[in-house]
Amino acid sequence: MTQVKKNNYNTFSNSLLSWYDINRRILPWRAPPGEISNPYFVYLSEIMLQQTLVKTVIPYFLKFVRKWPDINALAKAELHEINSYWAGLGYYSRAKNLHETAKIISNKFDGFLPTDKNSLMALPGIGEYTSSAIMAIAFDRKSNVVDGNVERVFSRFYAVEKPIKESKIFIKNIAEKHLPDNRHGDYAQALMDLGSLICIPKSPRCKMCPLLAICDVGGTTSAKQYPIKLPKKEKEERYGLFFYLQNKDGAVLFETNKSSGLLANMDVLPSIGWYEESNRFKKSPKFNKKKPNFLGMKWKILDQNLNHIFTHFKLNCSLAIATINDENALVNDLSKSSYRFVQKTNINELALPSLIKKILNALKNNEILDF
DNA sequence: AACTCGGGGGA
DNA sequence: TCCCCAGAGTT
Repeated sequence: MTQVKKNNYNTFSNSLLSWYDINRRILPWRAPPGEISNPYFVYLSEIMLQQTLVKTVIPYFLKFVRKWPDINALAKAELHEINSYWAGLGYYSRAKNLHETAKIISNKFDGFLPTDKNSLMALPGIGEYTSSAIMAIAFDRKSNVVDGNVERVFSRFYAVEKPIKESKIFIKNIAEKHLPDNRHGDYAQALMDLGSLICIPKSPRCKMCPLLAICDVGGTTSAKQYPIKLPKKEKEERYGLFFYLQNKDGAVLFETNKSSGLLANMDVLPSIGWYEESNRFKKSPKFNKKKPNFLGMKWKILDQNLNHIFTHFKLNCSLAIATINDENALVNDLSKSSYRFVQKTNINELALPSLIKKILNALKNNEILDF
């Protein structure tokens, strides 16, 4: 990589801020030019934006602030209701940590976010990046805000020849040197807007970039190859069998996941564990695809399968359906778990991850079931 | 240091 | 189809 450019730090930040003044995105949590940020909006948005696109977050953010206009309101909510609003956004530990932190801020800090980085870092769900972002955006404090966008921008600006994993420290030190001495919040957001609008992952729009003249790779065909990519791991496949049981009133059996692991605290259809093809019969006696052993019911196995992609594996879902007339026969099974029948009109109040929504929707479209 | 934890936008 | 997104917590 090239030597750090000397005396270009002011050129960098001035060019970036001038560009931002004209091209800044209008976002529901972002204060208009010259106005003070709402720290609750900044905090809530930063949690939602962790590994999540702005476009995806906007409707969730609007739903949340309409339902819980301030942090004290959020602190008083039930976790399950927060999860039902969060459903579909993913990384559900964020919702739990959001609630925990809201309660701490409401009860111990009189409803005000701490204004120092270390106190913010001590709160559940707030780490290195998010604490820095809140310091800069909510409190306009000088703060090195480095996310995936910023890493991409600097990896191109300095033609960093190593993958992010190996160059993280270098890039963070570089970013630190570029920080201006004023407009800290605007600068942090300008860098991210640049990464989102101009210095985008696949086909960077170098011709429109305010930093084109001083960027190491700006305008070249090699710009898009930065940051250097690592070879990807192959995604494994797992198999699951989900049970859709209606009682005589048409209510559907759901359970609530335990508070750790995948889809923690979310409402799901009962299923066996999810196993690799070769292990599913050995590991779960329930998983006999022709005659699954679950709640002692006779199940109809649907021909239609359905795939769902998680970060680390692909889940192949089979579906089993049944109707029960006398659910009292299940009382012993149901009392030992979080199983419960839910009326169809109340299903929309559940905290359903996208996987389960997808399954319910497929069943509905199958028109086998009386929705 | 490596792994876990969702879901979807966009090309 | 594949990449990657305003990352944090756990092991």
